[in-house]
Amino acid sequence: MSWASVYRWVKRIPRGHVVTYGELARALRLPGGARTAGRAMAACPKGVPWQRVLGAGGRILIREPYASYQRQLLTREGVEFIGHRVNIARHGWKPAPGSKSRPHRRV
DNA sequence: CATCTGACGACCG
DNA sequence: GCGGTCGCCAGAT
Repeated sequence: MSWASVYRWVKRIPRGHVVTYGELARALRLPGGARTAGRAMAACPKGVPWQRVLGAGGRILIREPYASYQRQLLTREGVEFIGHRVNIARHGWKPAPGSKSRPHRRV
């Protein structure tokens, strides 16, 4: 599995918006689901807005001290935190229709 | 080659 | 809200 497509996808996330590992995995149909997305992000190269990828429910999953850093980055981008979570309803991003992600065939 | 270990998430008590 | 289980898969030891 090449993570290149994952990073390209993450790069499309606009400033001030976020997505979850689960959504990322579903959007790209990653085998293994969200965990695979997590592994991809763990090897995230520079230039990828990794901070915009959060755990389900808008939770930050990585540990301190990175968690604080991620939160700071997001806050500076204008992402609103409510307690330890991001308001997904408000900042959640859905990939623009008509982009690279090919719709899989009907059932 | 056998095991352990995660930047996961849904579910349950 | 918190902690445990399970499915899942690639790397590291």
